[in-house]
Amino acid sequence: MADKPTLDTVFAALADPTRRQILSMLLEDDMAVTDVAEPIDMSLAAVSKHLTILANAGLISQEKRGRVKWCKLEPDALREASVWMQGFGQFEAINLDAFERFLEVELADDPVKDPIEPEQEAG
Amino acid sequence: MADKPTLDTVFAALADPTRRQILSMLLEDDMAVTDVAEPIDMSLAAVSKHLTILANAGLISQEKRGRVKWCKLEPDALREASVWMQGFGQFEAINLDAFERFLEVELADDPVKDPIEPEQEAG
DNA sequence: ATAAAACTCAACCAATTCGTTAAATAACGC
DNA sequence: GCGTTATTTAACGAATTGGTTGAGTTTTAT
Repeated sequence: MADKPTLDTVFAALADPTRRQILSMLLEDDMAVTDVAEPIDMSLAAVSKHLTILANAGLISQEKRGRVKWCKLEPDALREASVWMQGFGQFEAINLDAFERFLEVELADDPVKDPIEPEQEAG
Repeated sequence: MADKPTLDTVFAALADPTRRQILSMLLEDDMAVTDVAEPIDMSLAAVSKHLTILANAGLISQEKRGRVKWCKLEPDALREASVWMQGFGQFEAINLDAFERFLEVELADDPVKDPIEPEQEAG
């Protein structure tokens, strides 16, 4: 667990086609690393690295049972990024100033957090 | 125009905080390159490169009038990537929920920071 | 105990990214 | 034309990325 998920790491993770392919595969079911790697024309080590990147971005979780590491899609990180993006797509029609304030609040400290959760700032 | 917008280029463009900052700035209004660069602690050349990357991703357009190049937000590319993300499903409802709550708070007549109830078990 | 399976780690390489500064280009304004 | 403003291009460097192979480690099977 190197870094905690940020918009940086989430979008960077999504920028690679192999990693998006992996996410699509995991949409169907949880998979072992080896099974993820099987249809990908790349060394197992490379796929393992991609999975680590996806995990650091919070887009998947990995649970080791026995010698098998199971990979599971975690849509929460995607949701955060989606909120950010849909704002740009839809807000022009509504209120740009409001959306800017929204962004300031959401992105004030980069780590991905629940976008709904109110800031708990007892001052 | 180097390459045409792809999911690769869009997500890669979004992965940089400076570029997201630029997009936020362009929400307010179209801007000249120099004006985009002004609040960014970085050389003009670097900002110019960021704008090129955003343009190649289709996230902004640039129109040169005289010696000034105007930068304009293009939400369509974002929408396309957003559609891809929605393919991952479940988060969409929650996303819209977050959006709704945001609208309630931000666009209320009196934008008081109401403590939002600690919800949300999507079940 | 030994071998195989399921990974990860380390070392390496090529290509790309993100920034710099300095020079080049293009359009004003006089 | 000459200097200034607006912006890109070129050359460079440090850091990161995305892949490789080969050697671990841990768990399972015989």
